[in-house]
Amino acid sequence: MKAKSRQKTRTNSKGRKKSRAADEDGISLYKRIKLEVTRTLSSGDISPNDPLPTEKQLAAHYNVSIGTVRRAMDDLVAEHIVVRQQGRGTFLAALSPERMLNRFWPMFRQDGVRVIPIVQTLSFEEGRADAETAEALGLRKGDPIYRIVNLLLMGGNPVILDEINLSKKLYFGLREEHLVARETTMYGFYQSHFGINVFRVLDRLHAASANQWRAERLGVPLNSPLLSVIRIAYAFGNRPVEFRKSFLSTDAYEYRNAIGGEIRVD
Amino acid sequence: MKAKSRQKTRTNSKGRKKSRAADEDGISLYKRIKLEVTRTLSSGDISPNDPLPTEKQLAAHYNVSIGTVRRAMDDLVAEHIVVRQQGRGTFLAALSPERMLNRFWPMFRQDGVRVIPIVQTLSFEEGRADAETAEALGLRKGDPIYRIVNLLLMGGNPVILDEINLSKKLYFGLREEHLVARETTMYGFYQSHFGINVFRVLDRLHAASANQWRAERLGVPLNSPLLSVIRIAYAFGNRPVEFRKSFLSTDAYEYRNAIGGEIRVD
DNA sequence: TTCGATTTGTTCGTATGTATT
DNA sequence: TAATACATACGAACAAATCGA
Repeated sequence: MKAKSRQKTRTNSKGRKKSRAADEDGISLYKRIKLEVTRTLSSGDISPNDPLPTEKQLAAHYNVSIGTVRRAMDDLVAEHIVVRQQGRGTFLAALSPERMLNRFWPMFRQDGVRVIPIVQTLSFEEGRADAETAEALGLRKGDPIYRIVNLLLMGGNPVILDEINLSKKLYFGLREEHLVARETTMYGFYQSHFGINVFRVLDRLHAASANQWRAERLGVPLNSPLLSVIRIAYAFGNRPVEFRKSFLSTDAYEYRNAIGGEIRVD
Repeated sequence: MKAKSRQKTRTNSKGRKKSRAADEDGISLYKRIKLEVTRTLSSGDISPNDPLPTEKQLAAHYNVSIGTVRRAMDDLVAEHIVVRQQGRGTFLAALSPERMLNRFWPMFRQDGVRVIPIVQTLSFEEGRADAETAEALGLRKGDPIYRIVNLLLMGGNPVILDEINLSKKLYFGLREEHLVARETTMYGFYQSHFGINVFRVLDRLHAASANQWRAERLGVPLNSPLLSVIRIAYAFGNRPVEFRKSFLSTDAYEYRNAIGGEIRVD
C-alpha cells in the first residue's frame, strides 16, 4: 500500500499537474526556480538582510515540493548568492563589512595575516569613459562616469592605489561626501546606497613599474615593481558595475589566490 | 496509512539503528561519509577514471539511505573532488590534460584566449631543501629534494620560468627522462606516475624584477617587472606535494582570477 | 525566563526519468 | 533490449536554531 502510483503525468492533491523531470521547456523544475529566484534578487527589490520567502512559501508559490525548492536553494548557496540560517530564514548573500572584505580582497601580510585597510579618498571627479572603461562597463566611449582615486593603507603604510570608474547613470547622484562618510567597503557602499550587489569580480594581473605619480603616493622609488590588478566587478545577471585599476606595493603584502577545493569540512 | 511513525531512535528493516541528525560525535551522517570517502580517495587506492562504489553500494556500506549518500556526494562534486556521470558512475575528479591546465593555469592572452604552453625542461637536479622549501612542503631543512626548472613558451615566446621543488621521498625514482617524455602537465604527471592527485593550489603573488639569469631566459631586459607566483600544491588531505616559484612575463599574457560565483546556470 | 511557533537542517524512503553500457 | 547508475521530484518525520509572546 504505497502512496499513489504515478504515471508520467498526474494531478496531485493540490491540483499540481506536471510531467516529472524535464518540463515543457526541457528544463528541470529546480533549475527554473533557481532562475526565477535569481531574477527576483537581481531586480533589487529584496534588500539584503531581509529574508527571502520561506521554503514553504516558495514551494506553494511555484507549486512544487519543499525538497525541490531546497535543491534549488542548495545551488544558490553553493554559488554564494544566498545564505541560509537555521531558524531564521534565507537571505541575499551579504555583505557584512568584513565578509565583503574577506571575499573580494585577497590581500594578506606575508605571514598570512589579513589586515583591514584604511581608505583615503584622494580625488573624486566626473569625467567621460575612455575606450577601455567603456568596453569594461558596457558603455559607449564618452559616456559620463565618476572617477575615484583611493589610497589604502595597511599597517599604517600605503599599499594600494585604486582608480575606480563608475557609470554615472548607475550611480547617479554620487558625491564625494558619501565616500568619506561611508562606514564600509566600496562594495558594501554600492549595495546600501544604490542597491547594487557585487557578487563576482574578475581580476587581471600584470607586473608593472611605478611611474612618478604612483611612486609618490605609494611611497616607493620610481620604477619600483608594482602589481597591477585590473578588475571588473559584476552584479547579478553579469552586469558590470565597476571598473577598477589597482596598483599594489607587494613588499610587505601579497595577493593570494586559492584554486580548487576550499576544504570546508566544517 | 503513512509509513511507520518514528521515534528518536529506531531500527529499520535493514537492521539500521541510528539517532536522527547529529550522531554520536555530533557530526552529521553525510559529513561523516564525505570524510570517509575523501580519506579513501586520498589513500591513492582508487586510480582516477575508475569509478567509486555506486551510490547504492555506499548506502549499503555505510548503512544509510541513498539520499544521504547523494547529499555527501553533492558536496564533493561542488568541491571538484569527484565528478558524476549519469548512467556511468562517480569518478575521482580528473584531470584530462586540458582540464588540468584550465583548472590550475589561469594564464590568458590579453584578449582572453587561452594558450597551451610548450614546456622546455632547462635543468633537473637533486638537492636539499632550504628553509623556505622545507616549510612549504612540511619537510626538515636539508631533506633531499628534486629541483626542476622549466621554461614555458606561449605563442613561441618564453613567458613563464618555473622553479619546481619536490620532496625526493614522495617522488622517489624520478628522473629527467620521465619529464621530457611526459605527454601531459606536471600535475597529470604526478598523478599518473606517483598516484598524487593535486586538487588545490595556493598562489602568492608579488611584483618582482628580472635578475640577470631570469631576464636572459625570458628574453626580457634586466630589471623588467615580472609577476612572481609562489605556489604550494596540495593533494587530498591538504598534503603539500609541490613547491613552485614562477616568474611570469606579463607583456602579452596575464594571470586571471575570478572571485565569487561562476554563474553556471546550465 | 519559559514556551511555542517558525524556519532551516538532516535523514529516510519511494517513484520515475534519462543516459550509458 | 535489459540492466545499471545517476537525476529529478515528492513527501514525511524529527532535530536544532531563532524569535517573540
